Amino acid sequence: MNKGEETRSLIIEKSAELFNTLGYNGCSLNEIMEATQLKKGGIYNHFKNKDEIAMAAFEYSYSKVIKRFKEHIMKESSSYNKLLATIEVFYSFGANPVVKGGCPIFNTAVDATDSHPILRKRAQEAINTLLKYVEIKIEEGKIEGEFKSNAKAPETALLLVSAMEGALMVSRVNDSTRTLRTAADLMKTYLKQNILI
Amino acid sequence: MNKGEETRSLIIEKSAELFNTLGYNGCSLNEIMEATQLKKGGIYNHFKNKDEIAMAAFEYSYSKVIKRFKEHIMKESSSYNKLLATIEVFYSFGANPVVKGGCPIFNTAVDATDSHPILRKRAQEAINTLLKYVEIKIEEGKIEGEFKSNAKAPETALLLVSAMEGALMVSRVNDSTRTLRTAADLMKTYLKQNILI
DNA sequence: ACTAAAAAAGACCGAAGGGTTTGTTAGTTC
DNA sequence: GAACTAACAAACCCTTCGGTCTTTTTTAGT
Repeated sequence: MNKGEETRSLIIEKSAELFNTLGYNGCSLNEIMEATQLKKGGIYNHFKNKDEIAMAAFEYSYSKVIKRFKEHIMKESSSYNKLLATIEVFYSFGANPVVKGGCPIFNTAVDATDSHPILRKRAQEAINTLLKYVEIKIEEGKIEGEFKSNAKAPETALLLVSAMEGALMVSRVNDSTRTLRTAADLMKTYLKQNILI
Repeated sequence: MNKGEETRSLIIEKSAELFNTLGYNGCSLNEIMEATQLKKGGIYNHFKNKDEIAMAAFEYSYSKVIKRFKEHIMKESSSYNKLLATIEVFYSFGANPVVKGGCPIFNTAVDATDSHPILRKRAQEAINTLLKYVEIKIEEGKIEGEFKSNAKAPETALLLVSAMEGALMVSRVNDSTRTLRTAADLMKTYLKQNILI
């Protein structure tokens, strides 16, 4: 990795955190300059405008989120344990964030939905991919005979993701992982009682 | 209500919607000017700065949210039906928003948590009040003998609010109330199976 | 070590940001 | 309806915004 690529990465990493905490409009170029210790020329040598930085930052955050899910799910062999691991990954977004500021996917969705069409579209795709990802894990469990055959995969995936993301926001605003822990445990019980055979 | 109070209300109503859709930083004074058809002087005659507008707008949105909950819950006599009504109120935030842009409480929480301490504090209080409100409804049901005596009120309230708020965001980014409807129905089933006697 | 190319700095720009001040108009009160 | 006051418009202020351009410094290949 040469100097240019290194600097580009630095800009993306630093700005990903800023965008995730402050939002698109709340994060100015001056803040990115401050965080990267670069001047405007140094930054704009790698990106043609702020939008491009924001998009690259989102892709970076998104890939880290997906990576964490995959890593933790991979470790488990049963579908049930994979789902429990999924819940714990959501919990980890509060206790040990991928990028400071909670879940970048939902944050971007809230931030961009009514103000930034292209970013919104990416956040939308990301959320639906995440939902589909969990859904497939449930379907796999049904095929394996681990989960009830009448378990509703899309609905359960939606509940799991919604509840954990909602709880993550409650946790974040209260600056405590307590509620997030509670939600995680409740969802685990839910899965045990409702979809596990 | 004299002219001044009327204009003040107009500014609050219009800016409440702008803040809820665009966020604090995304909503500029120019946009408030445009929406109210007033010039800067006309606006700053009623508020000393943008922060004061944002705070007033939040109080306005918050009171409308609480009002809707109270109205719908009041109509029901049993605790169970009150909880079902609560879920439907969350659903209505997507289908027929109190203020355009989803739930102003959670939106403000996400928007302000890492960037606007005073607004964040109000959003925090609002979320916890909402949680407590639902929690009390569950406690009341236990006292009435309608709900299981071992039902966990704070935990259930958290799950209900988190799931519905999370689903509301999924719905909003997908511009469809479908997922919100699904979450509402799932939560109803959950309550029926887990806390209703 | 030399050089061409890449990277970064730094000065600069117009527009838009929030906020202030000063006139002028419209409402309210008696 | 006169007098007073509240409400609003308009012009203006400084700062910050995102973005451009030119110059200098680093880096990498030979």
